[in-house]
Amino acid sequence: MKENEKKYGAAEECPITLAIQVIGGKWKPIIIWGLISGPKRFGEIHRNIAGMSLKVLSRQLKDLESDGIIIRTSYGEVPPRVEYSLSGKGKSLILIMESLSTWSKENIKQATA
Amino acid sequence: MKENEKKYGAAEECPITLAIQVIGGKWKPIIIWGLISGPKRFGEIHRNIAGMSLKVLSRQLKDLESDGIIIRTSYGEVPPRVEYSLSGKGKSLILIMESLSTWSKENIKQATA
DNA sequence: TGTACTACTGACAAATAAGTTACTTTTGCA
DNA sequence: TGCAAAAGTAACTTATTTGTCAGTAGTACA
Repeated sequence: MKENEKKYGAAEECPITLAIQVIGGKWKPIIIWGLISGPKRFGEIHRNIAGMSLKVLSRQLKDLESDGIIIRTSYGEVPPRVEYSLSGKGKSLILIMESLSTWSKENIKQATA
Repeated sequence: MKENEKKYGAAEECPITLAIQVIGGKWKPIIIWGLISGPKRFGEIHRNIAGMSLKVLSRQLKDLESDGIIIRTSYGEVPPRVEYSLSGKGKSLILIMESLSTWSKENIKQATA
């Protein structure tokens, strides 16, 4: 079967859908964006993002880590200190996210406050 | 307040999150992708995408239309004939979607069948 | 002994998204 | 008379995501 004769395929096979599963979700882009400037601690990320609960942050960090986008570093201290940073794979997303952001600002009317 | 001093902001203000709301969703990328080659009829889109229900297609087309990504053209015939095509805004997404697709193929292990 | 610090986790509820099945509309054709 | 075509919609059910609230662990300090 030649490439251009294929059906577009089911959602599970669509690379774009897969990518959006990884970087999509209500808070993930904001989390990634915040890590561009360097590693951050859990509480620091939480404080920087208004309205996101601890539970959700914890979950999304875990997802991002298991997808290889971010790296979790735990220093065995007490009280605990854990830092999150972008992996190479995560950094490779920055350009795409920037174009997505530009496109969005040009084409989507942001909600007015 | 200077740009780089801002908090990353709530999800509703994040341009990337907004963009993903528009092109995300289980089937939207596939729908958009399928329209790149030209206008398609409702039933044609449905037949081309395995596993997506009519209901969901109908809803996503409506969303994409109201976000200005696609254009719905109804020819007043019986039986009905309706065509969907990419708008300028929709076409402006193609490059971004291609880079997302490339990134995905390079960085996400696709589910093995 | 009691409280603070930090980074979580568990049980559960609420909100969204996706999926299923049956039904509608209008006109031509057998 | 009654079915076929095409493009949907209505009423639900199910699944997935988010969000809430309380609780845990280990050490320092008053």
